[in-house]
Amino acid sequence: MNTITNIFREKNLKLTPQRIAVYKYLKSTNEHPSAEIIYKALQSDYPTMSLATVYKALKTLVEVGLVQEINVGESNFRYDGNTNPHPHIHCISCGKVDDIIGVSFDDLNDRITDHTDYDILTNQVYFYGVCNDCKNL
Amino acid sequence: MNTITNIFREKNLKLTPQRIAVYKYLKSTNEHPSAEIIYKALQSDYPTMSLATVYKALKTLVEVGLVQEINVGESNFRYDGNTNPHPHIHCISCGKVDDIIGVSFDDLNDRITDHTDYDILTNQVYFYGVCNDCKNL
DNA sequence: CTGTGTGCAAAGCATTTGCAAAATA
DNA sequence: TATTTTGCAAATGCTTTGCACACAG
Repeated sequence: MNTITNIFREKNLKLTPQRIAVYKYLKSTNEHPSAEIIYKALQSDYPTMSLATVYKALKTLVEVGLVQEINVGESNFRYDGNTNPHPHIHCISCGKVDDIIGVSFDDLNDRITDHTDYDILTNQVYFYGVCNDCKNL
Repeated sequence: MNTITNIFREKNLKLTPQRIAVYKYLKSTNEHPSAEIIYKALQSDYPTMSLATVYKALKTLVEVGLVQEINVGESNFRYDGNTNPHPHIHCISCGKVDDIIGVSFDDLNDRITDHTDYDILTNQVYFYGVCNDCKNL
């Protein structure tokens, strides 16, 4: 049942503690961390793991479709363990990124088919605003 | 009537040939160029302008709201002389970025207000697919 | 004339790469 | 045991910065 085990076996990729740790960490949080943040978060449990390994693990996880790369317009990428297409919202004050749940934007692709000659595969929707914590400062 | 003249005067910014060139170039194209591309495109007309100056001009233009910074998930930013909110589509085969015109996504912000406690200001919608040229290869 | 902007080279980050040693299958 | 992956350090690519000179207002 453990998806990562099956997918890695299927693709002949090795299931290393580092890759598992990165994946589990992303599954456990909804904070859309950067590679650097993941690296620091795992440092106490995996003190010998290097930042380069985090980057390599993330690349592999994205390639096999277990993790999603997002970019809200910062200088770095963030990662999301939820690969279901869903919108994100970025607080322009504190910088955090939250998921928007309960709204589906599946209809967007249909709405533009008549306005483009591309074959559309996916979309990314980002909202920008001020979060509740920052409003009350 | 030249917006850049009025806005720059208003903000006490200097209207230099370099800033004007960058702005005019962005207004003249719909190709969403990177800083590097803009730099190269202007090199014949402004052979002494440096890449750093292009970056500084872009930063200023974004700050005063004459230009929009976009990021479709590449390692660099792209710039758009059209500051009206509008969706973009990125060809995953050749890498080009096109505007989607004739569709408004103003309703998106309303659709999520009940699903977030953020005060929403704007959104960015990116589509991903294969462009007409790449389909026919 | 005064302060802001330019151009250059160097610095700064995020990310990638090459390679020997280690670990998975 | 045969690859693949790790960890390190160096390299790369995009963007920013510091500073002297030039230029717009």
